[in-house]
Amino acid sequence: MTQDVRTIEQFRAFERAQPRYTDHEELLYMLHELSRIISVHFDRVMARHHLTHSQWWALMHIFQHEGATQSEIATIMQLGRASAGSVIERLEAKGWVERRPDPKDNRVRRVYLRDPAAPIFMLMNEEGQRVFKTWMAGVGPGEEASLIAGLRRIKTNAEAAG
Amino acid sequence: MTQDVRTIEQFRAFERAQPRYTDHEELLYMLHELSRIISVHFDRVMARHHLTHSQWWALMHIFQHEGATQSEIATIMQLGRASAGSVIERLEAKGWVERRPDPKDNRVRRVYLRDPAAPIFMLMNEEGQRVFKTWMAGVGPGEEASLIAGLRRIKTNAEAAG
DNA sequence: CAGCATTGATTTGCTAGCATACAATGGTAT
DNA sequence: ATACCATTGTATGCTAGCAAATCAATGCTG
Repeated sequence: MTQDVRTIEQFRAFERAQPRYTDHEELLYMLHELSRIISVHFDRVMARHHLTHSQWWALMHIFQHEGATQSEIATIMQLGRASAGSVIERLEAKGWVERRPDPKDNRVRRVYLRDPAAPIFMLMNEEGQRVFKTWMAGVGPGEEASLIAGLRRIKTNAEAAG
Repeated sequence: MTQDVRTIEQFRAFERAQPRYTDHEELLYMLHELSRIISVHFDRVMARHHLTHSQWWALMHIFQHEGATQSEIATIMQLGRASAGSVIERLEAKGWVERRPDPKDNRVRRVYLRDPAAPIFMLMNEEGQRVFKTWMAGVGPGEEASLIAGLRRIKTNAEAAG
């Protein structure tokens, strides 16, 4: 079935002889890099406020679903429960968030924002708009829409494939 | 200058009163998610061969730049030296790669592939093609090119902004 | 209502990234 | 030559993911 290739040199020959998928590769590569550029940028900008990009994302989602359980937040953020839990724990340590027990179910802890987070949200808001303007410069609305559509299709395909 | 917002409720009001950037947000959100979907997929598929997506990337780059120093590989992969070093170290522990001292400069260690990696490259090749076909289903070549162009523009903007 | 399955959250152990700091080596300018 | 600076690789400490196991509380079912 699969060709027997035992040395790196053999693989180099094999690889040279087959058609390339350079565009596909380039697209994946770009996604990979862009994603890290985004992370690093937000990490750097917000470092002085002791906020990471991950905590930024978490705060945004908590803002939109205040009172949700940790598991719900994990689902919404497409994270494992453990990962979500530890981000929330750090946010709580910083006094931006609090976990309150659910009165009806002693297993769950619901997450609420605390007022000390308000200035952080102002900062995120400002920086978010600044970033949008800078990064999207020269990308027209139609172009942006088709970008989103294309990415969503890939995402759907990937999710469907399991 | 910046409005004084001291409570979450005040921020909610402030946020409601301003124009939204839902498309921009959606695009960033999508990039974030897609990137993790990619990582998780490759991690899962290759887990049985004890290969992570990060190691996959590293092997690809080493393949294309055999004999490079660790710093060079870090630069190519847009990684910090430390991160690149630890990935390479793991690859070496698995016997897929070896680090040889440079005869002229005792500081540098150059990275070479070892033959036991050959079957891994075959697997990566197969799985890569399978993934490309699945994920890009229904995305025409023109569409793909404009996706790449759009992402590249955003990447350039982001890099230019520092 | 007793036993078992399910669910929420946490713990542990691994990989991976960043930033920073450091030792050793190499290069350069005086 | 030697004193200073740059570069390479590594070490350390932090955040962040995943997976798998665990614990407690709840829900379901016979």
